[in-house]
Amino acid sequence: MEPVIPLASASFLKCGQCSLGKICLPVGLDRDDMNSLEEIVDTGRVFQEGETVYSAGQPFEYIFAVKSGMFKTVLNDSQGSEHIASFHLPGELFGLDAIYSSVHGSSAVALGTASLCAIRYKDLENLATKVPGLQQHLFSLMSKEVHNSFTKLHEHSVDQKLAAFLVALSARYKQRGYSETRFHLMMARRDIANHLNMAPETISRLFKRFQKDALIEVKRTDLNILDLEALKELSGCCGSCD
Amino acid sequence: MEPVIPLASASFLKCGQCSLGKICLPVGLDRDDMNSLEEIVDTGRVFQEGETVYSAGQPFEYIFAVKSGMFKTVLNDSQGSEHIASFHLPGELFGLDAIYSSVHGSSAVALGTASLCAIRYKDLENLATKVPGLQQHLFSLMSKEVHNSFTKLHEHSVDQKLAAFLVALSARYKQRGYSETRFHLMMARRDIANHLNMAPETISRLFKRFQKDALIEVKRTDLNILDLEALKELSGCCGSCD
DNA sequence: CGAACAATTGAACCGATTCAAGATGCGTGG
DNA sequence: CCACGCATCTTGAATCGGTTCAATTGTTCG
Repeated sequence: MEPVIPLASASFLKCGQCSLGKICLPVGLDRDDMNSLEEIVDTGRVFQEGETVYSAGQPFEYIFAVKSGMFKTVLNDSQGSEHIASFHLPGELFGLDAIYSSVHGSSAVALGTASLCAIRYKDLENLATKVPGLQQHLFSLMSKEVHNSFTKLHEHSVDQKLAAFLVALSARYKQRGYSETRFHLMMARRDIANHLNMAPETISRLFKRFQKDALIEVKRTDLNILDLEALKELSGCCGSCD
Repeated sequence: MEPVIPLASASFLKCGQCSLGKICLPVGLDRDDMNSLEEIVDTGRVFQEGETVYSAGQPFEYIFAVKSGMFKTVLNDSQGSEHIASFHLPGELFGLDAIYSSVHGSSAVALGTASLCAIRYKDLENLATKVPGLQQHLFSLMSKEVHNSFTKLHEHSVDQKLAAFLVALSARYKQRGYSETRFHLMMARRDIANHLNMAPETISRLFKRFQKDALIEVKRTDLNILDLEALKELSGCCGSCD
């Protein structure tokens, strides 16, 4: 008898919208699986601007898949200053950085109205032993995250950092089926600056220059990439800038 | 009948010397497992200064565990400049950043004479489905790597970066049973500089200042940490600076 | 409409790099 | 064992990129 593979059938997860979607589809599923899945995946919690999903220091129990809107994960250092580790787009998973520890090292906060699925990590882990494809997929996801972090650590000038940030966002939107050249930035300038370790003023000046050079068009939070290739070039794309 | 758990018994891996050691010990093992393990773990390849383990672009097949000496993984960007993504100490695993892709995105090079174990990734993956503890352990390892990268991206001043680098090295040596205050840096100043995105001259000046402030003693490649707490403070240790 | 906040712009400043020597260590061969 | 030569490391002075500070404009919302 085949093991039950509940994750495959969640209404959200099965349709390929999230990072688990790819793996969920091929495994084969039926109606009966639905119920067991509902126990693992808690669909549909909605957050308002600034609401926290979890805070640093809280016990780690769930990982999260973004359904709509955007979330950010924030690190606090010993001096009390905050740093935005990453932004999370619809379909992406977050919270994986806490697996190694029993508590969260970062906090997750909604940028504007946003919703997510919560997945009990222990259940996901168990499931991954039964569904090899899921295990592979999770390894792959984390591996990619490690690789991305490595390339970010190499970035040098502010031009390069901002270009790489925009290129990466573009690629992520594209992967989820959105336009790769037109999207909303969602986050404030200050947040972008914080994330990239720059002054907000610098972001402003760079956006202006990028516009002058006909690389992009930005109006408030709307971004239109005019020359993606040039941006990639600027970012010094480390071989695989997907 | 219990599944065979070969990884548990490799002479190197089983003794807790490497990142897999922790997980290998508890799973329970016997003599018969030894043989199957030998097929997965290719023990004992020795490299000389500058020799490459793998290069960017080569197909990904193995992950590696350092037995002795030190290795570095190097990224090449589109302009042909190199960046050292990380250094790998005895007992540590590397190559996990290539899992998501079919080819290596980085190269691995020996710093001085060094040796390693090669582990066929596909085999490790298979094994992980049979040994839940191994799967957990791998998730945990990668999770920690993600988290570490996040904290590194936050570092601001050169003081902070170098302090954090030394503190991290100290912690890693400690974890492997070496002294946490006295160790060889192995790598050249230029390599440290490259890794931290700084000029070699800056490293020199910082070492001098750290010595003046009685934080460390450095003579060539020998490091003696005099005030680890102060260094941690300087690094702005993000909560868990183990 | 006005208050509060976010983004932009300009000018002064500072940290880190760069460039150019000089010192130190290290292996080689006399 | 010392002298030579190369490579690495150190040190100082000039420069540059990005930040900081301060003031202005723009945007959102009660």
